[in-house]
Amino acid sequence: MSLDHILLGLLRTPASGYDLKRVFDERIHYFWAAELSQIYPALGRLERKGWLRGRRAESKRGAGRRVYQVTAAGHRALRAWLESEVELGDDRIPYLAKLYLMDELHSLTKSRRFLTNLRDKFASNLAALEIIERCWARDDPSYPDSLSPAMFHVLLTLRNGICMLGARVKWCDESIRRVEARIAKEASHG
Amino acid sequence: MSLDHILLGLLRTPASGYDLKRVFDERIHYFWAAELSQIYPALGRLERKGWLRGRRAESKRGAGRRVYQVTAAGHRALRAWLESEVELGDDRIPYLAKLYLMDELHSLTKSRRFLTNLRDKFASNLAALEIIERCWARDDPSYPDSLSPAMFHVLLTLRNGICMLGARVKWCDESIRRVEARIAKEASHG
DNA sequence: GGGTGCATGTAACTGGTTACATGATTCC
DNA sequence: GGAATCATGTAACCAGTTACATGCACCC
Repeated sequence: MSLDHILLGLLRTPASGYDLKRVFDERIHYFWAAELSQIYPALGRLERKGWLRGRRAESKRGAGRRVYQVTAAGHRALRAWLESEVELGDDRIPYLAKLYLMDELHSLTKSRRFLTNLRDKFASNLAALEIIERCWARDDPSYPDSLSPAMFHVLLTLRNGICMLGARVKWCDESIRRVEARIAKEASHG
Repeated sequence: MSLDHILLGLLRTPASGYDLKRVFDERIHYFWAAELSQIYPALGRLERKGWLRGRRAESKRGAGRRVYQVTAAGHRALRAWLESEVELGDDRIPYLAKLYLMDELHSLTKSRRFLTNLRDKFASNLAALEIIERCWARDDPSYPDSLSPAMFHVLLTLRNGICMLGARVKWCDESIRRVEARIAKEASHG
């Protein structure tokens, strides 16, 4: 299971379930999501397997925390997963499902609205990732050469997010042009 | 639920569960997958809701078939879904999760192998979609202007598949270059 | 008689979401 | 006193996968 191995990887630096949730939301959300209700049972399961070790810790505010860290056995499991077959993952893309069937609405202007709406969302997600990339570059004059091995791999995934969102925006633009060409054709000889 | 509405959309032309499975595998797989064990219960559920009507039909080979078609109520439900809020879907991309954590292997050559392997898979998926597009263009001299409204929307989703896979291949190439630059740097100044 | 393709389904399981429950501490 | 944040968890549900079960018909 991917989630378990992602947790193993993240817990090379100790953290609590609550901390991990923030890591998902802040740094990983563009390729993986996880809820607290999924993280806590996973941590328990991994500890029972001997892949994590948990210990009590203080917290400034609120109740005591439980901080986990990967064990030697956990490291081995992580490495085995990293060396296992590439998994492409399966695409289930609701907006493509809608667009595929959208002739049902008999309205190219509705299709266009759908696409412009989609474009806006992709463009704003893209802008958010580009800001992250620019911050990295700004905070570090020799970027990206100076990156640690860990951050270098993180950079590659960030670049993936940027490339994919850029491609989605481009595809929306191409599609909007095609729709508008058809609208124009309809109007002229319709 | 998206699957139910996709079935509604596909069943504007009558088909059996078995037929639908082939449609998913042949025409829709690049943005949605479905197993027979998921399709059959869905058809029953939609019929009970009054969104589909099923009837017995003959089949040349093997047992009798059950062929479904969308009802007027089903059409209304489909249109309501098509006009509902855009859903972006959530990304869970196992290969990015692996790459994100791959510094654990302390081996840029392993990272490079991972990326070239990934590139090959994307490139061959891309080639398959490009063949479909070329067939469309070849079989129809006035492509894409001549497309029916339904096929025009299908074209847009096919173009999405092609654009996204092209972007993935490009990202792999960019990433491989970055990895190789780091390998070279490591080798030169040790 | 055996393999392949057509055809329909059920059962058990997995991974993930939503809703709920609890409680401490800090800031206003 | 109340909202926000820190913090941990459980229960019910939902969507999807894998494995299993059945049976006809056609071709070799």
